[in-house]
Amino acid sequence: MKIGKQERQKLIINFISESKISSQQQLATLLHSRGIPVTQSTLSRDLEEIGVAKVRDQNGDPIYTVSSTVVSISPPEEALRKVLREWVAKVEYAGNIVVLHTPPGCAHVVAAALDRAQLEDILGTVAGDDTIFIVSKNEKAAGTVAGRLNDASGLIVKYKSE
Amino acid sequence: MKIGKQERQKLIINFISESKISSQQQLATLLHSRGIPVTQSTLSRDLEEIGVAKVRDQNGDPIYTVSSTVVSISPPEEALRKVLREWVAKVEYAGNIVVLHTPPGCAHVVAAALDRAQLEDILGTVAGDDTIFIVSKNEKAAGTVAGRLNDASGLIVKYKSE
DNA sequence: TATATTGGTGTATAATTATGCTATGAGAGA
DNA sequence: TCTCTCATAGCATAATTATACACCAATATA
Repeated sequence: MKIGKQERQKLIINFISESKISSQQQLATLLHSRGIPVTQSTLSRDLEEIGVAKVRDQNGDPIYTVSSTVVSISPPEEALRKVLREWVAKVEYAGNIVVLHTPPGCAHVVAAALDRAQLEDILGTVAGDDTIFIVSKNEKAAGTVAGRLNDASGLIVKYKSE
Repeated sequence: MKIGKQERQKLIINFISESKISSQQQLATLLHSRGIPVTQSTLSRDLEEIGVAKVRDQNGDPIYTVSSTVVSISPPEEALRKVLREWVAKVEYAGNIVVLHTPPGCAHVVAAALDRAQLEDILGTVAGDDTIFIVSKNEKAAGTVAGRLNDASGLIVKYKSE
């Protein structure tokens, strides 16, 4: 049976959503077994056109998935990460207060991003010129927040105030 | 500055979520420019450990994304696709009724999956032994439903009753 | 101390995926 | 019919990613 590009791509989508496909070669074999001869080159192009992505399962092994099943993280959180990465120079905390240091004049930008992200454990923020106070409900929560912000900012230095 | 694996992977996550990284080589260059020498081999291992996936943007170009930002399609829809792919032999429609043909005794399984998926344009289903009637509100809707089911079933034959 | 053991990494290379080029076949128009 | 154009896909190969192996440093063990 001779089939066209459309039909082949439909079948590819079905195979990918049904079973764990982890390489184009594997997909080619599968299609061959259904009487549809196709080369890896063509599959590479098909997968690009369909928008297939290669993600990883729990074991870290790669499997294909159709891109319509992939969604992105919420914009505010992503924006926050970006801002933190760019502007945060230091993270410390003492008691229930986390203190962020930024370049001069940047504090309000960071604080605005923090407010928009509405992170739990953050009761509120106050921004100066190059410093932000983040109020948490207790020391434990402050530690959690500080840790998360430190991670997100990509800082390597320790954040605990000794 | 000497940094460990943990710190490096944190930076990798930040770079990936910040900018459009499309190859390990590109990532390696980026890290080098920050004074962190690392080979492509190590990055390959890091990306697996972090669970990074390679998805595609609107243009079909590949970009890395952290797996925590990837979620799967809803189970019922996926299950329906699976069932349709496996059991549906033919899709036709006439008037506002779509008729599915399945192997003997399989109709109820397919009908149940259809009901669970709660597709719009489907008012209800009736399953016999190897036949299912799907009632839509009019012929146009029936055509839409038939087309969608045909696609999902992976059938190559045309579904329109001439 | 001497000897394993383990985690992390680089090197070289295998495996996988993408692509430049070419060929073929289906329509369009002369 | 002849030629042109366009879409599709194969082949060969480039580009990218994964991995077998070996080495080193740190830690444990006798």
